[in-house]
Amino acid sequence: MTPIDKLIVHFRKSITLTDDEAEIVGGCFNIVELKKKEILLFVGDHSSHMRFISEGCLRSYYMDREAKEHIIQFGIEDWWINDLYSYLTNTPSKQFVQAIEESIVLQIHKEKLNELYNTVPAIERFFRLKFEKAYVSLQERTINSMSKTAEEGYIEFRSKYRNIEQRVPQYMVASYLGITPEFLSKLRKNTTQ
Amino acid sequence: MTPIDKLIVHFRKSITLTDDEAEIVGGCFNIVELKKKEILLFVGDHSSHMRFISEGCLRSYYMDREAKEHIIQFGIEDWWINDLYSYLTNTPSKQFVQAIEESIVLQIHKEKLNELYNTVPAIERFFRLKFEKAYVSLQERTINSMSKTAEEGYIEFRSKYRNIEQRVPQYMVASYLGITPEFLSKLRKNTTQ
DNA sequence: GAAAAATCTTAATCTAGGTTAAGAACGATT
DNA sequence: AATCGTTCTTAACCTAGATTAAGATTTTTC
Repeated sequence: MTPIDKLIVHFRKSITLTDDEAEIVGGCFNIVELKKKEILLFVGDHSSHMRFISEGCLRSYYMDREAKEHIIQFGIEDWWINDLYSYLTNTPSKQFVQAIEESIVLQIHKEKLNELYNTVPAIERFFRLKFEKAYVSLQERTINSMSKTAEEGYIEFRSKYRNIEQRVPQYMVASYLGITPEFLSKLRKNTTQ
Repeated sequence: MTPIDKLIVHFRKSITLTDDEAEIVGGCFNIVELKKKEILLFVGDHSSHMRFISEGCLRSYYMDREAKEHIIQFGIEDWWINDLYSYLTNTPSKQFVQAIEESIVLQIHKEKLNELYNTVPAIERFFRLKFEKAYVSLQERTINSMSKTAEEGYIEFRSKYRNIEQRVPQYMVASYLGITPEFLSKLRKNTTQ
């Protein structure tokens, strides 16, 4: 199955596309191949694409004033990854998007996507639903970080993203949880076994 | 200007509606009047409406296991307020939505809104844009709470929501910022003057 | 307008998680 | 298989913000 085929299958999980529409849609995306550690989006760039992960594993993260990295999101096959904030507000990105493993990403330019909203209305529905889901999972994260202890957050992360936990280094999990690697290590001593 | 007129003006700030469409849209919303402290949405309810604040000030919040309140969002005239999570996932609400002042809210049932998406497509666009913005501001909050100290968060809150800060009690600001009222009080001694 | 309720402040003490530093374990590369 | 990178762990000490408790101030209610 080609990366484009995967994308169409992905779309068809939540919307209906005729074969003609699928062809149009598929033709709007470009393929990007990334080596491990390669950066797809730099801080300061305008994030003007929506990006679908066809293969591999990536992360988006920003650096605070003390140059510490904070991971916003991990993404694996069949997920979307981006600095949505930059994309939606047309401002320079404050995040990096980087491949953690060798990866294949499909991306569509914002202008092209806005045209697609008109030519293939189901795509507008897809992205409305997508932004709804993005909102939901971001809210879950926000509430967690407001009311859960680091240990509770870690336990939840493990049960929710066991597949990701096994693919990324521990210090990235710590960064995602908003704690130091040292403290995560301490937690694991109590939690594991 | 009636509450419905305000709503139409609000829609027309980001999308185009013919007068006929405006009439259809306006007819889909119900008016709810709330007294101070009255609760519009209870934990456990299904949040099956989108809610537009025509007048007043409300908050959405949840209670953690220790019965402490955490404010997710404030809302004033011309904003939308809801437990979006419950609305979007069709799960029982984990949040309360409560009037902080006497308020007027316009709400539309989810089923009716889904019909509207078909009869007045501009409305689907409006809500796609709305969810994008909701995502953006939630992400701003999440990043803030991950990387800013309480003091920095407070300073940002003041400059961004000065109008809200003046309408709600301080302990609610503390709850929104994720700190105790006592600590906010301490911060204010350093910050204010 | 007095009493009750709600909100805000101060101060002493406590704790979850951070910082620093050092070494151990694991992987890549030669 | 030795070297250099990267990742993980341990332990001593530190700090932002929580907790507890009490009183002060403001707002609401009768």
